[in-house]
Amino acid sequence: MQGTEDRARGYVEDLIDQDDDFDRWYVDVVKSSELADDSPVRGCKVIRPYGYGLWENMQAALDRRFKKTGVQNAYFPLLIPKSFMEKEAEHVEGFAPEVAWVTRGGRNELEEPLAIRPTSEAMICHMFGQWVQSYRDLPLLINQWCSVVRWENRPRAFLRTSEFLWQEGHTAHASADEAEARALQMLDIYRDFAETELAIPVIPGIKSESEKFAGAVRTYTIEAMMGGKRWALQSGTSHYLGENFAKAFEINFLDAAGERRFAQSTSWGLSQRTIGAIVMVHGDDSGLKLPPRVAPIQAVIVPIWRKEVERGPVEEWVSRVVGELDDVRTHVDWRDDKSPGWKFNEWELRGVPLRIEAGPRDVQNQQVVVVRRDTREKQTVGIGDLASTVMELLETIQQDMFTAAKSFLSENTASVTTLDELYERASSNAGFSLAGWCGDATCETKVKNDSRATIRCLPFEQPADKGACVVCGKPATAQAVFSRAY
RNA sequence: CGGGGAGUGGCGCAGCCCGGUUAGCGCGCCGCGUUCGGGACGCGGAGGUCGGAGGUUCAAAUCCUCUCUCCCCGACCA
Repeated sequence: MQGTEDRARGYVEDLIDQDDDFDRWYVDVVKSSELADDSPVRGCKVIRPYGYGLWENMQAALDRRFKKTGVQNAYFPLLIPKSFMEKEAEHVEGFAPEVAWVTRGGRNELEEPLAIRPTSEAMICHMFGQWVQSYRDLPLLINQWCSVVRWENRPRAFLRTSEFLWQEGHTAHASADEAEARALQMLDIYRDFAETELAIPVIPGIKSESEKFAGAVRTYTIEAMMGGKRWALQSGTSHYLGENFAKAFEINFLDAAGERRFAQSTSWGLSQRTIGAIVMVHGDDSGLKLPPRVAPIQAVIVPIWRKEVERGPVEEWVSRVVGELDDVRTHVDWRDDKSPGWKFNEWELRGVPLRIEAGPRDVQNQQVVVVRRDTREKQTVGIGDLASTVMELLETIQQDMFTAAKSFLSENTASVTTLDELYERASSNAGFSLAGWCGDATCETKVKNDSRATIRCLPFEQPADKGACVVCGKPATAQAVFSRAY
């Protein structure tokens, strides 16, 4: 530790260092930055305004992308009849352990229990069945923003909570090719969203049979590497469901040739857990570091004044500064019971990308001091250049954060050819391991049991020579990303 | 769901083993004054019944039982 030096540079005092205890750091930073707080209900957290503001910006960026591809938003009931949940065999089995049930309504025991949705395939596919008669009714492209409940045994803020916010998209198509293409299209939207808006590089790929969604034919995923322990976080999934749900919920139609056929469906979801990814990918010992594009506050303005007589001119100057920054999400910290130094540290903890200091000196020189959160680099900027400089800086920070995260991902990813290497990397939290896999679940399970590392995905990008299975030595059908995961 | 740790003013903790004065400390909070360009200081002040319920006892933060919540490890899990 370099306590004294760090303090002089403005590090947050009461936050544990990432290297000392990453899990503790995560819990502390989520709480002290006011993203979220504990609630009295086991496994449920409160998302505070700062965290919710972040989510709203993420929502907006995703929603825009969905709508560009013709998807419309709708809303379906929270409660799903038990018999509906049971229509798709694999689906019930997969979700049974984590479904919460409503068995009473008012004073009466219900005849049929209602599931609190853990996901809405059952409800939405049923409705699709009502709406689809002809190939002319297809495709059906629907998304809903909502919360779902999964009875989690081991909660973690944002990453795994009993109730969580997400979006779930559901589509129905006339052909398998079109449905498959839609599933891939939505995964690519997630990839683009993560990389462009969140500055989080991801590995897109396909899940192994054992890791795929209950009821899906194929599950596609984007996997990101968290800081600290370098574990993986599944950050968005898209499923090609084939005819499985269409058969269970009778989504059928007459095609142009007059033949009755089942629809092909997809579903895809991204949840608030990506907020956890932002925290863990970008955060440092001083706290959060939010990507400018989704940061609730992009530039915080800290006015500085000593004597009351100085306050007037500073106030005027600050309103001029704010006026220049019309296109930037700003906040002015007028609190007069905190010293500037205290404020600097707090806004760093909360991850605001830019800090703008405006004091008597600046009024005098018609300038402000602009400081980057990511590099702590300071510069004085004249009022005339302020707007353009701030816009440029925000973009630069966004890019630099992405570049840094990308280097971290590649520096901590390595190809391995032996089980010893794989296990050594898993046990030492070395990051992702790329290794050949024969496709056999036995080999996958062995690695999981021995090392706790799982196959996160089979990346779309595959080398020409896939090598041999790291477990059994047979020819590999693909290179797989092995890692422990949150 | 199994194992471990923890719950004491808003936050962080001490006290608990070996029950016994008005339950302490630091930070924060409120008031006044001096301060303010990297976590300022002085003086004054408010605030807790010890997670909850039950029990033992003349007496419980402290001992016993049950229970709730949080954190970690595991099982389980898009």
